[in-house]
Amino acid sequence: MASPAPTRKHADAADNRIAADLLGWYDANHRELPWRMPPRELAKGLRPDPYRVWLSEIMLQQTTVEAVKPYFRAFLEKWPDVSALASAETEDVMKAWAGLGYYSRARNLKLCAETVAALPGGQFPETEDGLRALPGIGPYTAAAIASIAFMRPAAVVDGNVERVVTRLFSISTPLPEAKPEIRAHVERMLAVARPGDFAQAMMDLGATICTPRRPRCMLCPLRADCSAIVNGDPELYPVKPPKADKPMRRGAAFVAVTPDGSVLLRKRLGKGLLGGMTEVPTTGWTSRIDGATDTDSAPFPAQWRRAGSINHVFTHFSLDLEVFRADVASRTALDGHFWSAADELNGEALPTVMKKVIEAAIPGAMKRAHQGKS
DNA sequence: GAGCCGTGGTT
DNA sequence: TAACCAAGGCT
Repeated sequence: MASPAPTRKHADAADNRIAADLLGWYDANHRELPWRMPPRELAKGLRPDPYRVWLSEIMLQQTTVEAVKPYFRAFLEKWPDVSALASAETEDVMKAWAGLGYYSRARNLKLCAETVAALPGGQFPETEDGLRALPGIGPYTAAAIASIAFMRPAAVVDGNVERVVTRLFSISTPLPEAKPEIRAHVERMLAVARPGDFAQAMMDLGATICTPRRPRCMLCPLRADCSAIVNGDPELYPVKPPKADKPMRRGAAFVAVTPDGSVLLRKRLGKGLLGGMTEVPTTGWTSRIDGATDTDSAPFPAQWRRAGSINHVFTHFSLDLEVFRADVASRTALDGHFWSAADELNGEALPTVMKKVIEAAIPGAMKRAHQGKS
């Protein structure tokens, strides 16, 4: 499948003006980000490291800049290039990703690194199509890497660009139906000479000025060309269909603790929810909690005592877990499970929901483990 | 196309 | 507070 042609189409005076105004604003107001090569460095002929661009783009999928920063630094420290990441243990990658969410990204990150490292030359492909063929790289990420790392005039369309463009042109067509129209506008405005900066400028504008709510239109470099400002309320765009409400799921979690603070854990298999991550033993997450029979489904018979409850909101459901704790004498072997020492807990591939569970059963456990490591 | 897939910040 | 939503991709 060929990507849309990376050529600039039918640009008129307004398109040229928008691109120029946007780049001028970016030169003076761009954010300094750990993975970004600023315009002043690009002007000296320096070029961004494609590995860092790729790593940051994967991490930034549906994830805020502030959440990504510490993970980006940690990954770069552990695995400074694609070859190092390709050689890493998948389990170590999952541990390093723990807490960032959307864990299929971490699995695909490792797969992608292995694929790239095995290519002749061991470097990232430089075209949208070549990038798009790699695991975890879709239309947006392929365009972003092609433009930012390889100076290709690709149409980068993410949530920021959708918001900026629908406001600029008062596009009332709801998403995702409006996507082709949005892409057409971006292809016209594209600054061919500085494709990477154009893409990042659109995203910076969307993140800092053209925000989802209460946009700072008075500070916007494009306000003179913005149709939504003239026609009405920029906040009305983009138009999106209503979201389905989240159902509630319930279950029980079982935290077994030894006198020295070791905790019984197990691995989640497959590619589904939290696939490849570590968890405390739990019941299924649709089962009813039924009073005295709660602990029938515990991993082993013991004096399970209720230690509290936690709630966690996933993308498409909300979860209430009753947390039970049993204090046991020793680290008894249990098939399919393993024990993690108190000072190792924070290094495990525990998703946030499981850190909440452990914290509920052993107040301060995750914090102590963290301090013990540092 | 639509459902699945985390988490934390903002309003 | 509940809703919204962030540099999306996969099936």
